[in-house]
Amino acid sequence: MGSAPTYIATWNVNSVRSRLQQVLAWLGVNPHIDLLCLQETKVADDQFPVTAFAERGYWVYTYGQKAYNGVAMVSKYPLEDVKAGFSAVLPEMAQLDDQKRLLSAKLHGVRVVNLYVPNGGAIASEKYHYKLAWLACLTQYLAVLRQQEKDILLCGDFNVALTDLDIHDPTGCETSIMASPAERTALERVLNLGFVDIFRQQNPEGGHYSWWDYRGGSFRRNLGWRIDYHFPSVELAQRVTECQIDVTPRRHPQPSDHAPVIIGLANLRP
DNA sequence: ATGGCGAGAGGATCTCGA
Repeated sequence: MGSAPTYIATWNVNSVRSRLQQVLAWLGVNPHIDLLCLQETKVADDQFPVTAFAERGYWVYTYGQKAYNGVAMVSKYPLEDVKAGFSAVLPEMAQLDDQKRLLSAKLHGVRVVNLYVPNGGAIASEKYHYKLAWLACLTQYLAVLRQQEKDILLCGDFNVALTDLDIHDPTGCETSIMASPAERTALERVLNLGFVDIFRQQNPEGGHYSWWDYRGGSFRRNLGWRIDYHFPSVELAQRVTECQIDVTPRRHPQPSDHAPVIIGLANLRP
């Protein structure tokens, strides 16, 4: 009876131009992916390789800048109600849009929020405080969206390992960037608005990661962190058919240091 | 305590990421 699930992926590609052939190849072997949310595109919008995707039938939505940051959405279908940056919802937060890290749009009735949370540098540094302020602003942003829409998918590179299970070796991680208590609390406040860590719900055991340092053979030894997530709203979580990390591209030569994460959503509006 | 690897900018060797 029901139509096929809608498949949405999130992938920090660490430069879309450097990774272009790998991203196209991955879409080629994963033709079921309806929407791919990209982070760290590292390119201004007028330099984004739109044609390469358009030639393959995808619509492309970009929100980027030169050299740093940048997010984009690559979709089989036209997206609706595209909102770029915090200021589309919170005009008073326009200063946090200097760094292009947030792009949201609707597909098949679902509001997809694609984000790239700041790295944070060192604990207590200026960048660290920027990260916490950014996450606090995200909480405000989502509180507004939550009043407007029930079916929201929050996805991207969050640069926070929610629990010790998300780190290959959590020893001393409370003083480490991406795992400090303040970062975890800031992300928990987001989830407490009514979002679900669906991958962890389906995989209560550790050992599953989405990022591995380029250095020291981390991937070969599976010394990773899980920092890339799909967080469906509690209402949408009922319709999740699967959530998987695809480590295949991380094995390729010159890979991104992140792996894509895929979610399936059943019974969406066509 | 530090660097380790990789990308971008710019044209040698920085900054940044996580």
